Amino acid sequence: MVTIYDIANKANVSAMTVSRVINNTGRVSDKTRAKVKKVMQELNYVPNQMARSLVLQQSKTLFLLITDITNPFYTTLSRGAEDAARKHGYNLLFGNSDENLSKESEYINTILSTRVDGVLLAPAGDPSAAHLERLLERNVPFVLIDREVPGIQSDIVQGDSKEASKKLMEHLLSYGHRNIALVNGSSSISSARDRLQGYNEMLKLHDLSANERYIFETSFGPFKDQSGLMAWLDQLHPFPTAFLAGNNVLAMELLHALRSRGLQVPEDVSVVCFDDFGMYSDLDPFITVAAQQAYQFGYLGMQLLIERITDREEAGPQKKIILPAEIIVRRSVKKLA
Amino acid sequence: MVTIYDIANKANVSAMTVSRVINNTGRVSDKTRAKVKKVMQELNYVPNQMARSLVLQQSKTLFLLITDITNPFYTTLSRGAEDAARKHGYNLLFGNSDENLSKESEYINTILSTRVDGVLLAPAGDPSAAHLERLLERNVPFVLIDREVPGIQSDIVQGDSKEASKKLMEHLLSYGHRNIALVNGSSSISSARDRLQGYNEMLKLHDLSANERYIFETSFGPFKDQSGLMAWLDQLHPFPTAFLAGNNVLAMELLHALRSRGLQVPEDVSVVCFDDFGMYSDLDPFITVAAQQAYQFGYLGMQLLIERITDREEAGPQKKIILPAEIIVRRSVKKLA
DNA sequence: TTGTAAGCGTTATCAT
DNA sequence: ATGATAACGCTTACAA
Repeated sequence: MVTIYDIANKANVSAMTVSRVINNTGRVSDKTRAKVKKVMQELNYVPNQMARSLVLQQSKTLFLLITDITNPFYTTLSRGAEDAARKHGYNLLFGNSDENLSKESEYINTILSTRVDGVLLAPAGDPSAAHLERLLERNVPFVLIDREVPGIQSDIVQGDSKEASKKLMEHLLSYGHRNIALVNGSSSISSARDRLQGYNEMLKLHDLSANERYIFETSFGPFKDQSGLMAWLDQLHPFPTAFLAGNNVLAMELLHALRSRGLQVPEDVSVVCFDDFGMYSDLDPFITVAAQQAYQFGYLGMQLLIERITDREEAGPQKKIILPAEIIVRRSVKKLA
Repeated sequence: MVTIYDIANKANVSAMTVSRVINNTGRVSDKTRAKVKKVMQELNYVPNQMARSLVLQQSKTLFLLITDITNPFYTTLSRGAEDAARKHGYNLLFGNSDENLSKESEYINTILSTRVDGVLLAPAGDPSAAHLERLLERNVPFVLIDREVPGIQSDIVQGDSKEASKKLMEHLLSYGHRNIALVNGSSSISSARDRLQGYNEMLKLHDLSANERYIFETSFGPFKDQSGLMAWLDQLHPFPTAFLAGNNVLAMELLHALRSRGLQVPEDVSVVCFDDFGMYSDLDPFITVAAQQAYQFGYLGMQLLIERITDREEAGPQKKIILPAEIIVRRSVKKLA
């Protein structure tokens, strides 16, 4: 591997001069600069980022930890985060926790030992607090996306889940639905709780009794065949006329389960959900959704993170960005007589 | 930041002893070991991976460069790669080139300066050869996925694109279609060429003349509204009864364009494509596809890479894994009278 | 304008 | 079983 010293030798200068040329710092005569650059070219020199990070005490690398790489909400979010990071000259490491706390914990190890400058992450749930504490101890700046964690102070970019949930419910209710079931993510996740709350509040507002049986709680992802979901559907009576799914993955699992029971959407049963389907939004059936601004979650989150890192000293107050969702009415909801 | 010396001081041993404890190398008395471990706990010590990499001359980090993070083929592939990497104790860095050669080039810079131990990548196209040469110069092991690059020798995991293309065509032909158009990725990409070849060979086999006009070449992704595609469709006559799309993104773009022309699939026009839709496969319309083993592309590719790195000395012959695709017949193809 | 020396946090080598 | 020293490739501080 060619080092700064190889360049220095061949160019008959000191390593320091080479360093200066590389970083455009200090004064170097044009002649020397040209000579050094030429040698770097010849030897195909590429600086060793690790050596540099070691002395600089910063890696110019950020980490993005998402919970489901197969979910278009997160991949679109990733694009946003990537764009923002690169725009500011940071490299980006990705990790994928699969909504799994122990995988998340492993990634926290990686993050800590890898000495990244900061982390943008969607926590797997409330117990992630322990992982975040480890970041805090080490003074690793982080920004939360999509989910808050009780007991943890930090910048965060969130969706307005409760409000969106209410709108989705409003839509169903206005179409005459009264028996509405909820397929939701784990209640140890703040966004799931907010969605549940919106659901309950709208039921109450319409003087409908909340039926515990109508609520099914499972993982937000990744997608799998849900035998649990099937079993739950089997024991439902009266069978709901409509379902609200806590995210797009759950909507897919639900659709899958409904189909295997021979039920058509929207003819036999109506479905709405959180999150749009990325490029698949053009596929039938057009599900009515609360579309979140996935790209912005990533882009803005990354911006908050970079600000935090840049203005490290002036701690400043915690920032919270709440992104509204847009209800896109398509045709997965049937109007009841 | 607490270092190995902090531990050493507090435990009244040398840094070397701490290092031995951390890495379980050499001989350390149980008593000393226990003492050191206790101090590490107390001080919440996490080794500095960069310092370690610097001396070890290896980072235990691999890089995965894909071309479209919004494409489920690549995200599923990523899961496979991630699983394989972690299984062998490697960390994984992701990058996303967006099918864009200059973004790819930037990532090659990152890869080089970051001193990763190896790279698994889907090249953006034949011109990627220049980038791969840079890896070769530096002796950075790499494995190609999905696409080969003329002039570059390397291990590779590929799909059997030509064969799958023929099967897809066979399906269309057997349903009576004769006017079949192809929406394909750039011909500077080997897989696109293979798919075109399969298309042409089947036409020839059935004594159908290849109509240049029936072939539209564009980017494999990421998804966008395709005004070019629209324009192309507009000047097509006779209008094809069926379309073969070179991947799932193109299929979506095509569907989008067809829909805006008021055409239904399969009633008005038939569509088949490469790559399944991940969890969206359950959405209507069920497109008939050549499903590739995305997960295996990543998993096996990563295995090849790790083998290469491990047996670095015994160069061994280039390995080539060809994964067949499975035709999944759904209902996007109409039987013609 | 250029160079020398020390140090970033770790491990390999050689002593003891 | 444990420790001292040098080295990995680079940059900062200081000197010339």
